[in-house]
Formats: sequence, C-alpha cells, structure tokens
Amino acid sequence: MKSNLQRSNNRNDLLLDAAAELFATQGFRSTTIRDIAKASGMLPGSVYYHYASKEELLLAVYDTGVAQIVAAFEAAVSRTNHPWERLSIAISTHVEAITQDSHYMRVINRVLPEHIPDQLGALTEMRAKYEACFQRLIEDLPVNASVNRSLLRLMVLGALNHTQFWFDPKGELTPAEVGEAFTGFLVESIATDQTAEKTSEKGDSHAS
Amino acid sequence: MKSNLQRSNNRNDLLLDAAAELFATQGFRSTTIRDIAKASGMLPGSVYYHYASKEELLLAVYDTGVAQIVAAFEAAVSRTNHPWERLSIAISTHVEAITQDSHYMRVINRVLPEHIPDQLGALTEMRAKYEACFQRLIEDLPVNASVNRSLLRLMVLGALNHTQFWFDPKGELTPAEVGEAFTGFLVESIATDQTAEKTSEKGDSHAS
DNA sequence: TCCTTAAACAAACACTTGTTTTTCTAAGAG
DNA sequence: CTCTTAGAAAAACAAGTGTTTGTTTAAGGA
Repeated sequence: MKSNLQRSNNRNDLLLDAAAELFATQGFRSTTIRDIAKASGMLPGSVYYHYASKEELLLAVYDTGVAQIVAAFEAAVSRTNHPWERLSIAISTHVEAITQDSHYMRVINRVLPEHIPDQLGALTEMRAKYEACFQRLIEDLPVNASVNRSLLRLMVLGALNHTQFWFDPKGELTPAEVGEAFTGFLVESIATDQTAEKTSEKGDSHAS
Repeated sequence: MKSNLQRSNNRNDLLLDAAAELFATQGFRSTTIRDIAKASGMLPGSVYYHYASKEELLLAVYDTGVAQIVAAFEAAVSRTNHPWERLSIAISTHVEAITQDSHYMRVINRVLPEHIPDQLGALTEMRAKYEACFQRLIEDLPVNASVNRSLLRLMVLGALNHTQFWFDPKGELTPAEVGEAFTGFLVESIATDQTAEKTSEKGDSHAS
C-alpha cells in the first residue's frame, strides 16, 4: 500500500506556477522548457519527470486556469439575480482576471486553442467550460426574439478576449467600468422593454 | 543607367504571396523560411536575396495587407453616408476580408503586433492605419454624450478580431448578416433618438 | 542496515530554426 | 564573343528546440 506521506509535492506546484506565469506573459511557443526549468529552479530534463511533454504541461495549466476562472465567474455572478447586472459583473470579472489574480487565468486568454493544433480538441473542450458560463448567462438575458444569442455571445467573448491587449490596470478605467460600459452599449437595443427600463435607471448608458 | 527591362520581378511577388498565405494560415512563428521557400519554389537561402530577414518579410506582407484592407474598407464605406449603415458595412467588410479575398488581409487579423515584440512599433504603426478607419467611423456615429467612444471602438475591434476563430464562410451566416447583427446589438442603446428610429426601420434588431 | 523509489542532476541527442557563404546559371550590354 | 550581374542553387553554420538517457541523491519502509 502507498504511504500517506508522499515526498514533497511542492516542487510540482512550483513547476506549474512557473509554467503558468511564463505561458501567460510570453505565450506558449515563445516559452521554452529551459525557461520553465530555470524559473522553477531545476534543470530542463527534470521537468519531464513531472510531465511527459511541454504540451501536457500546458494542459495542466489550462485545466487549473479554467477551474479558477469559472469559480471566479460563478462567485461574482451569484451576487445578483438581475440578468443584465450579471452580464456586467461577468465582464468585469473577466477583465480583472487577466490583469490581477493568478497567471493561470491569463493563460486561458492568451493561449487560444487554435494556436496549438496538436491539442486543439483538448484545449477547446476545456475552454468551452468557461465559454459555457457566458452561454448560460446570455440565454438568461431577456432579449427580443430577433436577437441571435449565439452571435451576441461571440461578440462579447471577442471583445473580452481582446481586452488583454489594451486594458491597463494602472489606467483610469476600472474593470467594473468596462463591464458597465459594454453592457450599456447593448442593453437598450436588445432588451425587452420592461427590463431595459429597469436597467437604464442605474446604468450609465443614457445622458438625457 | 539601369536597364528598363529588369529580370523577372515576379518571383518576388510569388515569394510575398507564399509568405502571406502561410502567415495567414499558420501564424508567423509557426511558419518557417523553409515553408515559404518551398511554397514559392525556391531554396531557403534564396529568400534572403529578396528580404534581409523573416521579420522584414512579415513587414512587407503586413504593409500590403493594411493597404488592401484600408482600400476595401473605404470602398465599402463610401457606398452610404448613413453612419450606422457604415458601421454595419465596415463590419461585414472585415468579416469578408478574413474569409475570402487575399491572404494579405488575413495576416493583419491573425498576426497581432503584440506577438512579435521585436517589431512591435512598426507593426502597431501599420495596424493603426486600419484601426483609424474604425476610429473615424465611430467618431461620426451620433451617440449619446455619455458613451465612451474609445471603449466602443475597442469592443467592436475585439469582436471583429475574434471572428477569425468562429466565422465559417460555408455556414449559414453571411458577413453582411454579422454586420447587421452586431450593429443591431448596439444601435438603439447608444444612438441619439432620431438616428435610432431611422435605423430601426431597416435594421433587424426589434421584433415587436 | 539494506532496499526501494521519488526526485532531480548532468549531459547529450536528434532535430529545427534563421541565416550566411559560396557557387552556379543565364540573360542582357558592349 | 566576352563581360557583367541579377537571381537562384547548394550546402553548410550556429544557435536553439523538445526530449531522452544514465546517474546521483536522499528520504522512508522492511
């Protein structure tokens, strides 16, 4: 039988952390095994004791990242039952995730499945767990029947994914303001009348 | 003096075309000089007779791509003076550009300046020429005073940049429908009243 | 104490990368 | 018919890549 006191697992976590940080800041292709090994204080070959390949290391990071961002998402969204507020909160949570917090979540934004063809299926599957959050959230939005919810989801996801290239955490805008603005751009156009009125009272979309 | 009949320039164009296609379909890093040489029917070393480096080759492709997409943009947008229709047309032009047409335009979408740190400045400068088109277009939109036009532009650009990952030219949606949908999601929320009414008559945003 | 084994080291391997150098070819100029 | 030279071939270079292999270390169980 196995001993209940395994030798230090911590180096494995350290390795994973280092990989996450490097994947998040440099991307997958630009990060070498030697970079990761150096950052976690070991030699290149030692990495392969823990993970069979560089791509498997990415999968482990990705898995953790998805779990974290889904958890952050659900925690944030549970604060209210109002569908449009939920969208706003979800957006700000996403923006927060890619600027602060752990590097694992940033990997989900930076490394797109389409960029690693060999792992396209696995990565897409994981990422789908996150995108499904938005799917449910958008399904719950009270919008006009003519609205193509799938296109709406893709528009929002695209806008969110791009925030990594322009959002400056030291800038004037807060993640919450981005969420409110993006939501505000949409709400009155597509919401059913009663929900639009309810939201516009507290939203920032109208001046007059 | 130089002879007016230079030897065949066409191999240079062929080289550029091959590079554009590969950069567009595989990305910059994943495309090797050997790939490009093979696709243009020459040997790796011969590429360097025409371009001093792989990155210089990218710059040449990028430059052509920006010129083409700006031209396509302006030609499309000039068809109407209505600001919201212009936005819709601009979006559909973008979606068309990344699916049909030349590979040069697809490179602009696929290869983001942030991914090639050594040429960040040059690429950003070129890309700005394209993004400026949207900036002017959004400046001309009659929207409420509370609307942050900069955020609106970033939202639209993000959504557009992401279309490459999901838009299927063989699918049910046409680029024009994407443009109309995206515009429809926005127009009534942020447009000043009279323009919103004008647009909603022909748009597809309201059912009731 | 002996043995097992998790964990890492040390060093190379096999290959790919962008790039350079040298050599050849063929077309136009004089 | 030479001479020059644009243009490409051929082959290698130097650096970097992911990965594998053989060896060492040290902790825990018998």
